[in-house]
Amino acid sequence: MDEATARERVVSTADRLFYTRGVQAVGMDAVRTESGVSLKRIYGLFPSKDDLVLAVLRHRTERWNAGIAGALAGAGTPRERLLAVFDFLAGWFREDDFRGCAFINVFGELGGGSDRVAEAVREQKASFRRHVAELVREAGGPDHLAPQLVLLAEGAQTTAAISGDPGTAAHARAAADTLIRCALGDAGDAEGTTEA
Amino acid sequence: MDEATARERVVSTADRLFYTRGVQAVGMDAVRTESGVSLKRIYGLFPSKDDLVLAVLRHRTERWNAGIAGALAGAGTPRERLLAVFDFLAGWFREDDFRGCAFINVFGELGGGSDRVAEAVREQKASFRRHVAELVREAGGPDHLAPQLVLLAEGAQTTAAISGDPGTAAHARAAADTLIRCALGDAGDAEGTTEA
DNA sequence: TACAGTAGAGAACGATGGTTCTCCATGCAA
DNA sequence: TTGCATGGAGAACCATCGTTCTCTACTGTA
Repeated sequence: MDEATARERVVSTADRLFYTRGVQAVGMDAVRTESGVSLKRIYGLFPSKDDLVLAVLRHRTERWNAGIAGALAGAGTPRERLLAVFDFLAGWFREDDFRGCAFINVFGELGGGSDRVAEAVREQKASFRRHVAELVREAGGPDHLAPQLVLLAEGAQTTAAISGDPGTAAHARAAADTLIRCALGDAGDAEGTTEA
Repeated sequence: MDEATARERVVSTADRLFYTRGVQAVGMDAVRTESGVSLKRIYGLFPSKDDLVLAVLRHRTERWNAGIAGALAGAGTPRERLLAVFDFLAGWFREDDFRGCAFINVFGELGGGSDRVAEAVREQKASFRRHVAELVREAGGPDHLAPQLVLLAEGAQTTAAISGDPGTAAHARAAADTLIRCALGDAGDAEGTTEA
């Protein structure tokens, strides 16, 4: 088997298992069994479980970025692009295996014990904050709007995970719409969104 | 040692250790050593580690409820009482050992493996939602406002934990203020809060 | 066929976990 | 003093974990 293939199989298997059951609840043996890659090879590719966790987080970051990019691609105006973030969340929350934000979960589980993991999570969240700030600038919104929208997105992820209610995304979207309308100072023409 | 005293010592010790390092990273031996209560006695009080975790969550719920009640006690108008929730968060985020919401952390770590823990976390979050809904009703706000404010509070907790920035609470408060003013339909007289 | 090198299966190893058990000191009733 | 119940300290037990090692099968080459 190709090295790149083996790497990809291990990472995507570990991603699924870690996300579903938690990192510490999944042994390397389970990763081997489900990926079909031998322990020897896994440890050749990743020096330790911690490194595998970091690789999984990188993998998640790429999928997250691609998902967001895809959601934004269909949106026209800057304001629609901001709201598209919440539509993306809505679709994600409805997936069968949705179990909250992997970064938040991993941070809660390992953040106190592994500086590298904590740093990776921090960087992913900071990157999302920068992205939203950029979207806000494009929409002509004030600087304080971006962190507020980010809080809604983060809160929606944990609340949807714990309550199991995908409708959480709609609450977040409605709140975001209100904040955006207030910040942009107009009454909000577009696309039939009122409070829900 | 009194049974109630032993129980209290074990729970508060486990609470501190679990919160700081994560549940699975703390052995029962550490709980014994730091609480000064023997393993035999601990297992007499709590049949398993899972039961201890549940007791810790109950303990956290009581402290959370007391903290919120204390914060609300100093607030006058219903609108101030809503915003007082975010002032309470601000104080909490500034504590040295703040590491996010214990319920969210535990849910991420054990929610997939222990139904009882998942249920306890769900119940705590549902209880908070009901409380905020009650405050919104007292303020004369519409039903949809409460879940929006809850999302801000939840998002603030995870964001403050990961970023380490206590100022997160101010963003949440400002957003909440905006949502409240929009929902109540007036321009917002009170207590010098503008966007931040 | 003989050989070298690679990789997989899975045993082995040392550490640690949750839980239970043994043994001993203490205090109190008779 | 004797006997007995209580509870503490910590060893013991069994499972599991992350990691490494051994042995074997296989591949390609001369």
